[in-house]
Amino acid sequence: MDEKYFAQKIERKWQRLWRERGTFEAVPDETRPKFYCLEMLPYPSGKLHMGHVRNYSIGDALSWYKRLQGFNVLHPIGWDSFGQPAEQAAIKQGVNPRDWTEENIEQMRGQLQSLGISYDWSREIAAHRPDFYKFDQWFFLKMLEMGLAYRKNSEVNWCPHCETTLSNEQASGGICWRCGTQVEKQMRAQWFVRITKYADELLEDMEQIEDGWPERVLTMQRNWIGRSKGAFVEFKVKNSKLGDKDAEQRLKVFTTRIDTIYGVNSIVVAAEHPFIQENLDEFSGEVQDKVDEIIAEHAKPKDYGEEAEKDGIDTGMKAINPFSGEEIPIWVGNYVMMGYGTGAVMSVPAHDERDFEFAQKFGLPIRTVIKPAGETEAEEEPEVAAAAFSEKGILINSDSWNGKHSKEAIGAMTAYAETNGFGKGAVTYRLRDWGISRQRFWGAPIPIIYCESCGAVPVPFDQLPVELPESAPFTGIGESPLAKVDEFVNTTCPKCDGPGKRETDTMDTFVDSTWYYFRYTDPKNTEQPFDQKTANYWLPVDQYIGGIDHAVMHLLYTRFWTKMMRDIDLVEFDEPASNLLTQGMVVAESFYSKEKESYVVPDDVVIERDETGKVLGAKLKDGSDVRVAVEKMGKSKLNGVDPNDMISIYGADAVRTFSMFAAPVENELVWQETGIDGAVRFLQRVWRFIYKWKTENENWANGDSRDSVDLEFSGGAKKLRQKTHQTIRRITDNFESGQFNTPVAALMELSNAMYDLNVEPKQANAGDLFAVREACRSLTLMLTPYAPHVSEELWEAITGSDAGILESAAEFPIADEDVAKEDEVEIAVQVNGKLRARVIAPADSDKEKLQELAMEDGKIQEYTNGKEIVKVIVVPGRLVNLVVK
RNA sequence: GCCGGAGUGGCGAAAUUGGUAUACGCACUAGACUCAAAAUCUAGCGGGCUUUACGCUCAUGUCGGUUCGAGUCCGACCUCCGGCACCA
Repeated sequence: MDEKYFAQKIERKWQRLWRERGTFEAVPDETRPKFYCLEMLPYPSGKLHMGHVRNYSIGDALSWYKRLQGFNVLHPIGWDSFGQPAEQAAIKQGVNPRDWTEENIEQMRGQLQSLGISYDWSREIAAHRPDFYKFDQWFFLKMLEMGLAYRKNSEVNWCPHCETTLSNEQASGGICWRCGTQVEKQMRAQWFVRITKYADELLEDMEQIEDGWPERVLTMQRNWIGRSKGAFVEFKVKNSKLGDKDAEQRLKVFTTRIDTIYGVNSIVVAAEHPFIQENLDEFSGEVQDKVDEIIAEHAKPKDYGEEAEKDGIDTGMKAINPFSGEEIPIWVGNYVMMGYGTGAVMSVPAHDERDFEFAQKFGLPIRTVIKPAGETEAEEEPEVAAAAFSEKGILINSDSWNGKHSKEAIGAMTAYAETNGFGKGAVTYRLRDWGISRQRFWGAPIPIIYCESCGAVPVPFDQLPVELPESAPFTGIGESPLAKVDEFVNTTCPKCDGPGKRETDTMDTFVDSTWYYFRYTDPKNTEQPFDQKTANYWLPVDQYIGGIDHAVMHLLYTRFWTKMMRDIDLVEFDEPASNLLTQGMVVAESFYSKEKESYVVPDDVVIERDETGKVLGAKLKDGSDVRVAVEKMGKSKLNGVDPNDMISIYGADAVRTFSMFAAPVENELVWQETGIDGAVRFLQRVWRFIYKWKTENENWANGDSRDSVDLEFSGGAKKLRQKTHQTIRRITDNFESGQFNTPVAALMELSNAMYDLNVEPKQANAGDLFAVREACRSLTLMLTPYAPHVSEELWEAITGSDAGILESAAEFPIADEDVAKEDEVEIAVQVNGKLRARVIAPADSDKEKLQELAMEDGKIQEYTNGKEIVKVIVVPGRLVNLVVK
């Protein structure tokens, strides 16, 4: 141990020792409990950003904590290395996507290693390597066998100028990002995966994980799946023009509120609905024009929140309400989507907001058929309702159903409709099947061969992987680069040996991320995605950590994939991760100067804010305007501070400690460098303290040989021991509940308490030395999850050996409650809920004693004098509240 | 627009889950040490008021409610953030 803490030196030393010793390599071991700690794998953009640092620091802290508690920890890492940026780099810079990706991985691996994250690097995987994506293809073929993969037509964004498909991001604002041309939608045959088959199970199995997953994530997933129970109801179509065909035509709607059917004023149908298309000739020219207009409107890509005003037109046709026999108009409406339900809705303006808006705009009748359950006598009903009442309630204006509650009526009316053959109870979902086809090069090729005579033929398992060609023409124009590589496209049909063409679409990168962490358990397997036995040892994941932005899609896809793998007997469980920690985004306040055409550093910017702190504008110190934005790190080219610089200035330990101390992990964190000095100072304070005792106290080396039982402790030493054990208790609680910021504060308090002892090492008696060594040992071990390099070095100073913390079987300290116990506590005394005094009481005082002490207090007597004490509330250990009149 | 979340000092935040609001740290101020600076150490640090006190009072986005007691629970609103199926 040197006198001065020099981060870079000890970080290099311990990173080397860990590597040489294989400290973090995981081996299955049935004698110890296992712990699989997983962080979402990064896209290899080439540069780590603070969001990564935060994510991996959290996972590393937990891994260390669990190791110190004796768990057999698996902590792996890999690369989500397929995706658009590599292909864009190929288009823009002419590089090979593979080389570009490998270089980026090289760099980021170096950065993660310089952070000292305790990964088992022997298990590293990368999605773009054939040994991995072979099994993406393997899974696709399995799902084809299971009937879970299928092909259907679906829309893509299409740029007519570039003649290429665009992702939503590339088509944002409805214009092509390259050429600015208006983007269109185009139909295309694409491969889908039947996630909807698991919709119910995905909902039901939330029970298994509700203790370990954040409620908000489960809620979002529940809403995303959007299971709704309701009924299909058929309305007969009556149309004078169609004459005899009247009786034949029926329009099917889906409703969750069949109880409101007496309030239906019209049927509103999507413009794309077959009913409209088949009857188009029967409608007036005006209706035909409106239908075309709505279809054209729907074909334009829209940004979120860009809601079209309600529009529609009366087709002139009529439908019959099967309950009331009432004749109602059939409308075409732009707010009815063909893709959800049946593409037709029964419009009940009194009880649905969208219908209400529609009816108001076109002056359609609004009839109330549900009244709030609480209301006794219907008061004077307003002529025109001001808003839709969409709650459940009591039926009115509904013939024989009047007086029933919605809940009861829904069942009864559905049964009635079923009996009479015009309806059926049903469940629908918002969830749609997952389209996995992408018209891109840099992804796993979909293993299908198209043959003139045999159709779409799966590539036989023994011919996997279908490898990507070395290169392809990357122009950004026209069809996917892969489709332009003749050697790839042209092949023979596995069935008939005739000429065949390969599928040139590749898979969505979400496919890789559904199962990558299963692969970590057995990353070198060439025959199967992974060995079942090994996977069943390590999995499910004990703690999954990643951004809240993945709350729905990735986490829902991977839950689905797990169930699919269970169904082919690859794994024995239903849910992939028992605990989930969603970390908040790390964002950077960014400042863009138009004049300089570049981002500028915050130090040069003067921000004007109003009295609420809202940013009004910002100027550079020279007076020129700058644009201020808070940007999600990693999303734009702007990644704020570079972790590399931070590590070389402050050291990995300080960067990691501060990134966790700065905010609770689920909070969004606006990254600011100010404050990191505090973390450095803290580490230095601990360092100096231990160095001083180690070098100045002659008994330091054999301080552990004494037992505390026969030692005399001074008041100060006793206090320090108390603080040490209180800190252990507090930090253990925090870690167990997933709090990573407060333990740092607790460690700082403990180090402050160590200095408060204020005993010179040379003058220390045996009790002082014991208390100090106990504090140092505990602090060092509890600091390891945050600052492992410093901790290893301090541990060496304490034990006199560089064997390493884990190698010397050190364990996370356990609090001794007797030592931690306080003798006296401060009790707040309130009068009528207002704090009026504080009294010191023995820690074990009972309620009577506390009340007595409170009433004895002079100030309290002042406040209660001459008043009647109505009630006394005593919370032992906390407060006494006297209610007086 | 729909779904989900957040809002506490100048700043990041804490609050034993309904019980002493502002722990810990940053920034700042003053002092010690120093020729000086840095580093380090000591003290102060939400607003207002006055009789400067172990004083009063206001304060956890805004307004209202429940309670002996609300940052925490309930209702409404405002602002910001995440996701919305081809960004990963």
